Amino acid sequence: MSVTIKDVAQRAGVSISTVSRVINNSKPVSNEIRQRVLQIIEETGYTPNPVARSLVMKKSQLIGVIVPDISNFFIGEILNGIEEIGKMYTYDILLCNTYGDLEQELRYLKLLKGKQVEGIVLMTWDLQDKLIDYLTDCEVPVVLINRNTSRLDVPSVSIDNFQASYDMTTYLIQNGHKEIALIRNSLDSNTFCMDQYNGYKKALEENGIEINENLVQFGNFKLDKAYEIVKEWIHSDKLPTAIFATSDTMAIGAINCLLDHGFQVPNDVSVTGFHDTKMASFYRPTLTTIRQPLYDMGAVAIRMIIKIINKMEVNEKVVILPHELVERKSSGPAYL
Amino acid sequence: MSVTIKDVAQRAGVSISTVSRVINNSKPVSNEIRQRVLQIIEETGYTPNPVARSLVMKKSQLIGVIVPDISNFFIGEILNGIEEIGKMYTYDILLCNTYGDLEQELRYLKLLKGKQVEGIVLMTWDLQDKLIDYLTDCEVPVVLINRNTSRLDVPSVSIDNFQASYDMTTYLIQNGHKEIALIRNSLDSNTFCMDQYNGYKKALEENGIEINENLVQFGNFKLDKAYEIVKEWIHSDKLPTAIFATSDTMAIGAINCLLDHGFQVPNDVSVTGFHDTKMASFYRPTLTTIRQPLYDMGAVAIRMIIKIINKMEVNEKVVILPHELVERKSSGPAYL
DNA sequence: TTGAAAGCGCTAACAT
DNA sequence: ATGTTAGCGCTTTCAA
Repeated sequence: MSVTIKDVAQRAGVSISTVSRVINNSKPVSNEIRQRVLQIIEETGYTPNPVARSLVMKKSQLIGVIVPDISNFFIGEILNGIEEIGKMYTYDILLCNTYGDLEQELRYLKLLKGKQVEGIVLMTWDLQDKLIDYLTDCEVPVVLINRNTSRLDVPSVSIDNFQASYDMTTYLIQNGHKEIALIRNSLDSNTFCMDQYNGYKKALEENGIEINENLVQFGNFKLDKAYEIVKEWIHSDKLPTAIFATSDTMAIGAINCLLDHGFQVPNDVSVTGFHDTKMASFYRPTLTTIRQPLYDMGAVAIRMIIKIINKMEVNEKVVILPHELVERKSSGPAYL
Repeated sequence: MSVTIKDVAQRAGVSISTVSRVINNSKPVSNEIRQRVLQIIEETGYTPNPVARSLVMKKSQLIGVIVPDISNFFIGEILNGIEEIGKMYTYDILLCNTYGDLEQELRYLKLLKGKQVEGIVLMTWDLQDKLIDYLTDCEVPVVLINRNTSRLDVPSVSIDNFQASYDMTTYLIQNGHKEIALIRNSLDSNTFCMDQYNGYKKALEENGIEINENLVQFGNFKLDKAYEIVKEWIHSDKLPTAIFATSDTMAIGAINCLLDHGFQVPNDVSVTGFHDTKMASFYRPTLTTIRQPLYDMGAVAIRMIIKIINKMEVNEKVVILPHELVERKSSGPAYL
């Protein structure tokens, strides 16, 4: 049996409320008594039971984090930010992995509420309508990372995906590319994927390049899928001079396929990614990509949730963090 | 205010004990009443408050997981296993990131105990004595992943690092290599790093190859460190024909350095890794490495903790999972 | 089969 | 400044 507030009170010859006061510094306690209590606490190694505390205060000091894949490079770095800043404010992280499955997401959302978490940070590949419906009347505050939707007044943190995509496409155009493929993700209009597509489109339009829908494919964040897409282009002899994949993993899939088929990157084809995960600099050729402040995204999200929990003022509910085009070795001038 | 057991009891016209009985199936309840209660629960959307339950049952259904780096490829995959199997047994994961810092590890160990977790899964780069001391009289059950020590009777799950290292070294020898470098990690004799070194040594000895201590360096799991080590060999003209790095990340660091200096892999130098993270097959050349069943290691560890928590019999406290040498494109015959 | 009541460890009125 | 007491929402004896 571990030692309780009662034991401490008894041994110190005071009431439990006094002990409570000294551990919480909630009300004045005479110095003499405070010292005695502190001493006993020290001696016994007493630590307050947070479960009991949660029960009465209705505060669990727990924040739920729902992610689609812990082992994803991109997500891992965000989690670092969430975890570190959370701990800094004495919140703990309850981690849930959904594999991107909507049913799981819904299940965990309920489960976390049941667990009395005070807030939830939600990441999902695909912000589906059913999820939005649920979020709409969810009493627990939720912050989305890298998703937002006009359908919903939920706080979120992300980068300007439209602009980033526009920047990357423009960069490729400036390098002389005219056939620029896009390997994008979900069709889901609630997410940034659409923004990315629109940024791509705008850059092409501004430069008088017509969109070739055959060069716009859905990769679903998967390396293998991107590989297959490129293979298909190669086999049908429709290989573009540049491929812009909206994740580093897909970009690597694309490059691997090109390499395996005897093409050179960037000499034959330029390939660019998105995210700037560690992979982007580990891999050879190093990847030209869009740097997202991953750690910061996690940090900002959790900070926002904590502010909301504590009813502090939140200046902007939709936070846009800066991005940056990082030019490395996987892209270059178009072969003319 | 959310609905409590009291509300349900009232609306069903029964006592709270009866409600408790139906939700827990703990004692017989007449069918009629059971139905009525179930109905009310359905109507009200009542879910039991796990915090209150924890308080009386002294079971939090929480398992603490302490890791040195969430965003590490290796760890992410293990976490997937921990999370999924944990959830399967209705346990939740409280995640703590230490950046490998001993003080943090100690801090979190205490914090988790305070949070009433029922068990802890601990991963650390370096199993230091101070940590072992602490674990020795820690009332909460702990399972180590990929570490164990004779100093301590703590359950653990890992692979046979000695054998794996022996296998890899032998493989390289069989490919005609005689100058085989080892990029290893900590000196810490409590961890597998020593086993790896010993496996390497034994393979060399068995084949009558003398150890060249200059070719045994400490990389500390870091890509950059491995890069520097190889650079040093190149500059001092002591490049071996094979490099065995005890992590994929370090192997990639080594290859990157070789590539950057105009060497070919595996034509000039063979490089092999350890872990078989996703990186190993993403990267080009694909890495010859030791496959560890990462997901399974997490799964087994959490299963073990749950068994211990529930006082079930645990057959073996030190679980050794099978490994496998995966031959890919980063290694080949020695240049003769 | 059901209900009343005690108590898990704590906080926060309220009373002194 | 300190103590008494009533809960927080639940499980679990004990009695009926």
